Amino acid sequence: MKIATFNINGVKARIEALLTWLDEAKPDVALLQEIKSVDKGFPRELIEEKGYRVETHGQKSFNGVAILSRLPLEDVTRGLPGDDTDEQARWIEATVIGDQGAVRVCGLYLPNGNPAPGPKYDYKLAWMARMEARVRDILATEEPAVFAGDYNVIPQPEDAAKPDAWRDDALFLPQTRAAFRRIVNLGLTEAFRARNQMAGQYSFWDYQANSWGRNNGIRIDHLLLTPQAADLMLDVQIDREVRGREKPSDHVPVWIELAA
DNA sequence: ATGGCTTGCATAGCAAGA
Repeated sequence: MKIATFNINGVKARIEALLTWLDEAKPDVALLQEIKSVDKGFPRELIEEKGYRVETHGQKSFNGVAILSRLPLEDVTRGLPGDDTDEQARWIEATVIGDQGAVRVCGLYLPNGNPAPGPKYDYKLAWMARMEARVRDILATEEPAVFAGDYNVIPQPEDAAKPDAWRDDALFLPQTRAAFRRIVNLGLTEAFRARNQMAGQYSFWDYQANSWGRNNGIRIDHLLLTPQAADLMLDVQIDREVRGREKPSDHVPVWIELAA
């Protein structure tokens, strides 16, 4: 079972790039972030024509997450528990029925949090605390589960081309990285770092200042696995070349292959 | 660079992103 995460930065602006990537990467499951669309406006027919089921949790203009799956889905839920007043669409879950077993997938778009300090940063940290509680509950089920998405967290200096430039940024502040570590340390495996220790492996390059041409990137799109999912991991890769294409997102897909 | 692109939207300059 190939599971990918991809912040597409607007599904309508990115539909051609998305369809091209689906054709060649052929993920069984694609967790999308920043669809920037309400559920009704999502171009689901074009994706269903390729054999994918489509589950969206959209919102007007901003945020929005979705699950595309060639495998059956069960128990789809929308929204991160813990705050009934939160109207931002940043979390969606489903159980994927694979040939060799079921996997719970959680697609997430963690708040950016800038400027920090400030209310947006407070929201980011509160959101991460809510995610920690949700991860705890899912870990208790002892089932294979994957938490994948745009975390807006640079875990370590080697995950940025210019770490000094991010020192005061909400993506790299010590409090942000500590909150990320608290989640991982509940017992999750960060898929990419479990298999690859190299620096200079990025998943985002800013549109500005020729960041892509100068490889001035950061690694902020992650897949975290429960122990039962980590035991099934066969491969993990970043589809870096997608960033160099026509009308690209500023993020690229990251994916894992599971024996499930 | 208090923002060099890019997106979406009350379609004209903003807000938001990272």
